[in-house]
Amino acid sequence: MASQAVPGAEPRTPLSRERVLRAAISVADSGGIESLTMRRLAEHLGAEAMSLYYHVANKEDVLDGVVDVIATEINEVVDRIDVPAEGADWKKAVRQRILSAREVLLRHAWAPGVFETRTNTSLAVLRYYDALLGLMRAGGFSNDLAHHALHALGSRALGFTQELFDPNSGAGATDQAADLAEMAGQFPNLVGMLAEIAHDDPDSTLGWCDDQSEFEFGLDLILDGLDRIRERA
Amino acid sequence: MASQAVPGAEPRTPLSRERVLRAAISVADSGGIESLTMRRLAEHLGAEAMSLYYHVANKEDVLDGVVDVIATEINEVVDRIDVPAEGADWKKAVRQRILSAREVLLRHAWAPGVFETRTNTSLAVLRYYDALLGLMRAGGFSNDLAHHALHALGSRALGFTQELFDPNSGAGATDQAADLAEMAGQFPNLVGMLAEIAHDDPDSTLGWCDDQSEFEFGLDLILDGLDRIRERA
DNA sequence: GCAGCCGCCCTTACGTTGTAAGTCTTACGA
DNA sequence: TCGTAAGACTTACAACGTAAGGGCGGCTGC
Repeated sequence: MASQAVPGAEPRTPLSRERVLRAAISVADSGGIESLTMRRLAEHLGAEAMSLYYHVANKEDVLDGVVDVIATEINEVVDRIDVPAEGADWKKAVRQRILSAREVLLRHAWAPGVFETRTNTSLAVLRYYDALLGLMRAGGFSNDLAHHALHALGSRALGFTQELFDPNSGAGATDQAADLAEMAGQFPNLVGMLAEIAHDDPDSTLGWCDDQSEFEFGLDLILDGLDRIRERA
Repeated sequence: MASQAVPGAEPRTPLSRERVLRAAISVADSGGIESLTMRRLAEHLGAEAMSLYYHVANKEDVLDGVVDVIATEINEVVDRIDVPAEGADWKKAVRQRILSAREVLLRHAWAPGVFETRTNTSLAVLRYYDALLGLMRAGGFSNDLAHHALHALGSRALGFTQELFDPNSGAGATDQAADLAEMAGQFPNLVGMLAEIAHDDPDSTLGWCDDQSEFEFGLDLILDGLDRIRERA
């Protein structure tokens, strides 16, 4: 009989790189990226910290792997949605791809920050870019313009933007009005703008912005600009 | 006589929040952001780590302060360059401001990463945004469009972009050609593009991109797009 | 059947980090 | 002259990543 275990002991599925990376994503999903430590990761797997090092080189390798797994998930999603007909609208296809990638990333709020810190580019990310490039080439982009396009999109190509400026943070909603009045002298344009935005959209709390529609606005701005350049060429 | 020191002992300029923050920037400039530890920072100041805590709350506070100092430096630079005449070209003014901010950030290569991790927005950054908004409003932007514009620009408004994709990294230049050939099957569009880019610009090593011109390309793409929307309104 | 080996996991331990808690020192006002 | 308090230092600790080595179980060669 194969592998008779001690009675009462759990079978204990063995560790593997795959399991470690999936557990890492799970830990980060539930506790944020700063809660992802080697010890906690091991605990999550019912193992000891040092046991992980048989399957991953170090913590950097874990983060690299996590990015690769998420990028693979993105590829699976975008591969499923569209095989655009030859000569179809490149803009529509690219837009849909990017918004689908964004949906995946929205499920892992901590992921953008990790993507940004990686210096080794994941193969899955390269595959994603390659497909995006293919859509643009098929849509009539020169290699040169497609290259510019990737840089212009930056992280937006993968579905996220770095917000430097989160009006939600800082003071809680309670005394935000008082803060606004206090800052009106220092930042007249900012305060005036926020007041009007809030007035136009009463559902929103002060300074609140719809991330999704802002993302789409910026994305369309860039895609439209690229399209105009493409037509002129 | 005031403050007679022990003979042979240095006068030792006292610590202050200002000095701590400036030293932090200096340490990060020379050794990268990961070399910025409280102990090293103290050593740089000729003091002990715990002495810093009299002047800053904790390390997060140091990073917040560093961002504020750099944003202040940016404000000083951009305030100096231009007070555009009423009705002048908003695009030119905004572009010049942003490129000047970029020059400051290029002197602190580690700074973008720190900016991105801050959740408390620095007052100096707010001041920068307020001035940028003022230029746009004077150029005929509605509050709504100016708001979209800030989001669309994102970190570009401060002069940097997050590159997710650095062709320089990975393999060294020596065996990069071999890697390319190997990857050609997997990433045909990417490899084809890089080959052509490299061919057109023989000075560049394979996969090398001119960050500055790519930044300006993306910036102009967004500014032109915004201008077109403004004209239609 | 058994000896050796090796893949896999664990134990122990170390250096580095941020920082809590308490102590010494020095300048100054009463 | 003597508190007193600001400002620097000393000591100490928990949490982190991870180096080094120990042990165990199943496979392979004889």
